[in-house]
Amino acid sequence: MPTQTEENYLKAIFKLSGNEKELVSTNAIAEELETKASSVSDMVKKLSEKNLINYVKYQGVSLTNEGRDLAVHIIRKHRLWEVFLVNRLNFKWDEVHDIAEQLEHIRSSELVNKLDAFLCYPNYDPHGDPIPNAKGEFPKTTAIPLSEVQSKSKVKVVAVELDEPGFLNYLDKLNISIGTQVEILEVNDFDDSIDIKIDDVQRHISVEVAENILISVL
Amino acid sequence: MPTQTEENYLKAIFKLSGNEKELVSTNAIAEELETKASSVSDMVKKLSEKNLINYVKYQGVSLTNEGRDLAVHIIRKHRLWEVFLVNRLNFKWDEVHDIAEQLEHIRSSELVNKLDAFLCYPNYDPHGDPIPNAKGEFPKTTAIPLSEVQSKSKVKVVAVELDEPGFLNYLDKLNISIGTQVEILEVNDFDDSIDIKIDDVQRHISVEVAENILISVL
DNA sequence: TATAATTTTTAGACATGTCTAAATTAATAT
DNA sequence: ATATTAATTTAGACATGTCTAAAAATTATA
Ligand SMILES: [Mn+2]
Ligand SMILES: [Mn+2]
Ligand SMILES: [Mn+2]
Ligand SMILES: [Mn+2]
Repeated sequence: MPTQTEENYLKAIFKLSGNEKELVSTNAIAEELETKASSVSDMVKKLSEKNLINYVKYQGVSLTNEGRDLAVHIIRKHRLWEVFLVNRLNFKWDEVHDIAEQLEHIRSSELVNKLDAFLCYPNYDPHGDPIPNAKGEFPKTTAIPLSEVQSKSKVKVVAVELDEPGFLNYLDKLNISIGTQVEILEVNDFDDSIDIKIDDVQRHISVEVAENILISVL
Repeated sequence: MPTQTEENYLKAIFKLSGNEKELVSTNAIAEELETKASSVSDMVKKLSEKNLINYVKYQGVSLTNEGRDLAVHIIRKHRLWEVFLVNRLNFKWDEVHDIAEQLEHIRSSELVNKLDAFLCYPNYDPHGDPIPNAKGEFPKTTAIPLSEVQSKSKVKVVAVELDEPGFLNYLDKLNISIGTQVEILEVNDFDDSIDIKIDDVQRHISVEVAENILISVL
């Protein structure tokens, strides 16, 4: 059984290794977990001894199948609890991440699966992130960042890449939520900012915001 | 903020000090938490420095108002989660204690209160134990152990004193649950065992079982 | 009241996870 | 290729919570 700390390391490595399963650097993990590189070095050694990651000194780390599976199941719990908090307890989408960070470490496979059933097997969490099933399989998604969209198209917001309250509050202010239809009016070459229209209201968003909004083209 | 370990100590001390707020001994705490007396000595010193307990060396400990309040709120969370697990997720009453031991340490007063509302402000948990409200006040109960009942009376089970699966399973086998009506037929002086009748079926229970069943006389 | 038994505390050690500072290795620039 | 810079690891320390073994205080017994 990994400790809570170990689980957080596995989750961070999963997040940082992306779809192409790149090697993850010590520094990247340290930044993600807001800890020091020396602490990461220590932990990485331990996870490697437990066969949860592959680790070659100075080369970075990658998850083993077992490590990946653990990480995915923690993410599953995190996202299911977020659904519970928003859909059943009426939390707002910007209030649930920190609570889910705690709940994701509760150990009971019975509990996860019953929670999943209670929530009617949701495929996406309140931020549009895919929820792996009990086998650890993610529902397929084809979303791309809003920052990569060509000019003059109509798109639909399907997910956000950040769970931070500051960002989510800002989206609320812009009237952007999961499912919102957005018309791209113009991409400004100078700073990659975008002019958009939502419900006939024209708005302007920076590239930093656009990068963290995932959409599908309509 | 107390750590999870500190919370468990406070909860143990609350449980052991009973209604009359007796002083709790080091050994009693050690036994309750399945740890060693020397560890308790260390922790008790720390909790005392944080003003969560009153501690005089060799004399035992008692909770301060602040310590009591913390303990009560952990118990509140424990019991609310147990209600959630049984009433919403369809767990059986003998399956929820260990999961609630984990969930009780989740930190978010918003969460507790929303959960309370979601569950419609229950007064008792699945084992009949009273659930303190947000102010830390317990609903009044006048239950007494079945072992203290006089012969030839009709009583109703209102709570159980043990959360252990073994005990709860045994009660299931006896067809005893919260609300069950029991007729006391005879108390056997020799071993304090009791002959009872439930739904016209006669049964025999030991004093160990009777001590852990709380009833109110009808 | 003196002695024995029990309870509690202290001393010293260990495991986990963190840190700073120093050493080592790898990457970059001249 | 060598020097500089950056990334990573190691060494040594600290905090938390645990343990065993020994010392001290309390309680029970004679
Ligand atoms: Mn989240
Ligand atoms: Mn999310
Ligand atoms: Mn319980
Ligand atoms: Mn209970």
